[in-house]
Amino acid sequence: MCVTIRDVARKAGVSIATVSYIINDKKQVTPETKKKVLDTIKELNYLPNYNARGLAKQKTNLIGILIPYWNTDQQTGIMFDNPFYSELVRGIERVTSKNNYHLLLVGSNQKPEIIHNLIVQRYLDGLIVIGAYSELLFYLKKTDLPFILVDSYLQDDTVYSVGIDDRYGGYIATKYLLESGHRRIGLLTGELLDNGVYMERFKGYRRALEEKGLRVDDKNIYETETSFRGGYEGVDKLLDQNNSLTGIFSTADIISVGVLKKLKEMEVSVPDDLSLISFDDNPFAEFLYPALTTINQSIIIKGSCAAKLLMDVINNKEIDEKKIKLPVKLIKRDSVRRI
Amino acid sequence: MCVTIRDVARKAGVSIATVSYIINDKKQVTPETKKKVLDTIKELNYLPNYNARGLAKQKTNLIGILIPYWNTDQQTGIMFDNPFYSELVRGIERVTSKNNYHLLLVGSNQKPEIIHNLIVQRYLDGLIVIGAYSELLFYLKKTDLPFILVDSYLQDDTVYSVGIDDRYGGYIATKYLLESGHRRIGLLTGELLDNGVYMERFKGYRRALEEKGLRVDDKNIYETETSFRGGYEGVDKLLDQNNSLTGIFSTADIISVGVLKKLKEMEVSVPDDLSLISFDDNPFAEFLYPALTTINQSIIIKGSCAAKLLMDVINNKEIDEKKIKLPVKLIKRDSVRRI
DNA sequence: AACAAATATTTAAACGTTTAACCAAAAAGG
DNA sequence: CCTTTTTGGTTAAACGTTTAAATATTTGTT
Repeated sequence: MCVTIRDVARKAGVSIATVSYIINDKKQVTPETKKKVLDTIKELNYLPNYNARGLAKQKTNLIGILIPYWNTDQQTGIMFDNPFYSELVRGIERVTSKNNYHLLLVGSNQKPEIIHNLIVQRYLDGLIVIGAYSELLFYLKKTDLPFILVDSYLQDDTVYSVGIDDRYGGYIATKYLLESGHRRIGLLTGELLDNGVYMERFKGYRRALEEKGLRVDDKNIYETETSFRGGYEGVDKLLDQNNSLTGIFSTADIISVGVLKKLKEMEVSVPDDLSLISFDDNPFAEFLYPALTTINQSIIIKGSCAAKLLMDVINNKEIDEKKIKLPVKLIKRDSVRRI
Repeated sequence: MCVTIRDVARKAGVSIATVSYIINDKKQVTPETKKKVLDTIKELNYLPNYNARGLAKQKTNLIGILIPYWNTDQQTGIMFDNPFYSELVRGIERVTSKNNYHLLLVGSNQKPEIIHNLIVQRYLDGLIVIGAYSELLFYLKKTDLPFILVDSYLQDDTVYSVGIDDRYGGYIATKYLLESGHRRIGLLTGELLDNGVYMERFKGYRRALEEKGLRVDDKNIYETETSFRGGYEGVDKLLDQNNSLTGIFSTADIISVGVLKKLKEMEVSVPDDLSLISFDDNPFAEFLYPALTTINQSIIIKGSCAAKLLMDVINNKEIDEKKIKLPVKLIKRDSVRRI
């Protein structure tokens, strides 16, 4: 049905091995045969079949992306941190497509068993894992498959990973609030898991406070769902715990959206009555009212870094840094007031 | 390296053909051999290799998703209608994974040539195309590959597609504004392409007006980029064209975010000074302030419908409707005022 | 000119499946 | 009890590549 290497060989009057060597640039051939073959390839519009190639080479040029779907709202099926993942994928795609790799998409909340099946059945060349959980990591490490962890703080130095400096981000966010004169600073955060980004951001918050000689107070902290709703409902609870707060560090822009909405309903003005600093600098952060003062991270760069790293690992390149930490910076907009 | 069908056959004491027939459920075998083979499969943890299978069967259980990246901001690389696509993919994944298909992700703004390569090199079983352009459609039709168009109004009845009733959505949105007493209704819309959803929404807008005996006035319409910024800058321009508007129909929630922000800066209150109705009912629509009155579409269902349809086409099932139009409904929230 | 060395090309096996065609044994028909 | 049919299983070719090993051709050396 499709044109095969055999067709090319026949038409060019050479053996299929020659054609193969030429397209893989593996052995010397006389310039004339090379030209002849290349011409017929073009003429017949020949494209090597990846299935066959994968079989023969044990290399498929296929890499898997594991994306967590667990943040999906169970009732509505709506994903929360949505924009985040798409951008990440986009960043990944940008470099993989340049290197002739294709992307296979899978939900990473699947059991390791499912992931395992995928890997062996499809002969993946590598994996980019977003939001790994320890059981999955445990499995992957037994494998000899190259993989990159994105945004994971699973304690394992033997493993490649890329992320941002969440702790420093939390630190400068809180510090900015402190420098603006705030002392009673609340933390509205996503789930504080041991290996999660929110824990790191919290640690930054804590450090900033402690540097100022302030103590972290439990009643200034509320843990909520990383979602619009989580922010909407959470800020209420947080304020219940301590209504003398003058500033809030919300550890995700997504949360901040809900916060802003609730505060408007409560007629507390941001930043006049209450300052809000956020994290992520999602595309919409600038377009909220007030525009969010927030910690910027480039998700797309995170994606492309991860992909680049994976390509290097696959190609056995020398890697100088197993763990890449991308920088983070404070974006001052309108949601924080000096007092 | 991996365990193959040969290993299973040897251990079970049968030929590889028998094993193959059993796992494909293709021929009668005695219950005992079946059990014996199935047991060894489990014991050895055998999983058939999709590359080899794809080669032999000319069927890969791989389907491609073409996602448009053209809405990406050229400077920042940030995607606009982001949340939208992720949800769509999620909906697709939900059904394909159940049917043992895997998803290959590609940018659909690629030239048909790239898509072509992908199809023949990977032997895809089918394609879900989001935001097709006519050149691509032209190419795909020459192919005998099953494909489903999502959100496309390319005029072609021979082709499978799923979308929502954009025109009706535009109609009820506008009608609601009319029923609320508005007469000077602006349209702030994404690019009005012949085959695009925004054109359809516009047609709904027009019909509603005409039913009321009102004429569409060019100075009430402004075409802008489908993005936060597009809304932010667009609403200004629209109001410049006609500052006596009492209501605006913004054809995408994404646009509305920017609109809301700009209006707040201009100190025009929504809905007191100006009513706003929107389209999409993105997850955040409810959490803006004011909460958006908008036209709801279930993107995740759109995705799963497309996938289901594709599965049916691939399996040569009888299809009664080539074009699926999902319903749309008005969600009344706080951004429209009766006058 | 003869031989060795280097270079260019081909042959054939392998990758892990599926499946048409074939065969043996058991069941059914007369 | 012999022949036909059915059932259960095997053999071997095919899918489209790669690649080690073998072979043929050219180039270089003496």
